[in-house]
Amino acid sequence: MAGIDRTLVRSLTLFNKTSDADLDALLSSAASRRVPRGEAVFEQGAPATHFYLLLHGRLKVMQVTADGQQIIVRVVHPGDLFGFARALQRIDYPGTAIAAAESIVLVWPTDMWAVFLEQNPALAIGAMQTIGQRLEEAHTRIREMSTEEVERRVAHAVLRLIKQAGKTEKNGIRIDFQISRQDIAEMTGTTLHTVSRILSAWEGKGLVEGGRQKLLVLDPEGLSRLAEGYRD
Amino acid sequence: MAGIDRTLVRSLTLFNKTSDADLDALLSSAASRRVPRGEAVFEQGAPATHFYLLLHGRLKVMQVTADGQQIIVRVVHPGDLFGFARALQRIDYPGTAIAAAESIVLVWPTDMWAVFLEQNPALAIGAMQTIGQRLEEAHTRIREMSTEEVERRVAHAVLRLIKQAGKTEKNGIRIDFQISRQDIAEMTGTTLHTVSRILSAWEGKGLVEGGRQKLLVLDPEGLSRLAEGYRD
DNA sequence: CGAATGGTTGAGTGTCTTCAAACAGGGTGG
DNA sequence: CCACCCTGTTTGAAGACACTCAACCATTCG
Repeated sequence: MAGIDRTLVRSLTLFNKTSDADLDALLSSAASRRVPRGEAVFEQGAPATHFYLLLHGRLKVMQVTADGQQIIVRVVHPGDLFGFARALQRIDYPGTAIAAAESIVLVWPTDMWAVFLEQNPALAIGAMQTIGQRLEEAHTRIREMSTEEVERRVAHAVLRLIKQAGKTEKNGIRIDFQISRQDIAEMTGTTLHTVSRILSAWEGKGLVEGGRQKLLVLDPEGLSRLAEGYRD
Repeated sequence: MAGIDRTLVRSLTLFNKTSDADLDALLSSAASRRVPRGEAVFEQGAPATHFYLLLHGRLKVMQVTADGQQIIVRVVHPGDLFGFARALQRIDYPGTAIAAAESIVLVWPTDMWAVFLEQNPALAIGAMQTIGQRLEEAHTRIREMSTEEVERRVAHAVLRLIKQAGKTEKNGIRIDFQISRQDIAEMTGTTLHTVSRILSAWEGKGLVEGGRQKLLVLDPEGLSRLAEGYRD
């Protein structure tokens, strides 16, 4: 499909070993799609017909349990591959990907996955590193949920967010997409009430500045100390 | 290295698309190593010089947090790849792999990883599926830790164990390696005390039969119901 | 301007952890 | 072969952390 910005894609670490020719081949079979805020790219349980690359914006991947509880499995940042369910012999998507901000994604049919990897071993290694990192993030999260109490988990989650989606402002670092207390709760395995209380307390200490679906971190250092378990 | 059982390796799903010639090449650069119960294959933080395949036995991969708390990241079963830290540009092992039973592992130098994948795209896809499955398991565990209370998490963990390491006996299904309450606690993010109480209660209901580092599941059905959240 | 969504805060409660003590079994050395 | 020790397990009691329930407030959007 025409009109895809090659220089933007070129700059992604995933493709830093891919030749220009190979990259053109990849892009030629991709489509790009604009996703408005709040809309789903794909839904949990739907057949995995495509896989995706986020070019611009921000997505939340959510899962709903049998009894209706929601959790956020991960946040997708620009440059991330996502929705590659078929890469592991799944026929459906294990979660729902929702745009937390207006987003642009590249789309390929799932059949292309195996083709690309076989034709392009460097990409296979890159993709594997990507998945491997994701695995390690998941283990980190498991460790945190096993050993840390809620306040530290929330601190870690917020630190991760400003690292991956932080925009420096005059007073501190802003999370550059709309995120609710409910979202943070679903990322840390707690309730929005507890998150609200924690953020209020932090605001009182001058660590952060809240707002409706907004969060500005004033003192990342202090938050780090909290995350590492220093009592007060 | 001579003396590695090719038919055993051949039967692993990981290699079901690998040609005999390629498989021989792989095995020719591997060494096999016997690991007695309680001994570590590699230690957390040590340079990732090798990657491994478990042929026989059972391993626990553990992580220790900064403040000394332990968790079990996963259990390694025969046929599983493990310790492939370098596959994701890590230079050290993120955890410690300890033999929960006398084990036999195949060992390769990490340099071989990239070589194998580039020479053998089918293997790359197989390896990626392996890692992908692991990622999904991790997400499942995160979901359970976020939304389920301890008893259900323990039930899920035990069900997973009998599925992956269950040996049918006359009265039920036995977990076929030594596992302590502490281990189960570290797999589910709770304390050995709570696990002990839960297992005692289950024993009272005739669901399981305990013992020192032993566990026999008498009623998998009943356990499943518990895991799915049916109150009593 | 009103409805809807998101956020705050209080009170009460329950699950699980922590602290503590005692017990069981398996292996080892005398 | 038995006593002892070490490790793993059981169980009780107290307390804390975070959840649930509930009510109210604030902000945004149609």
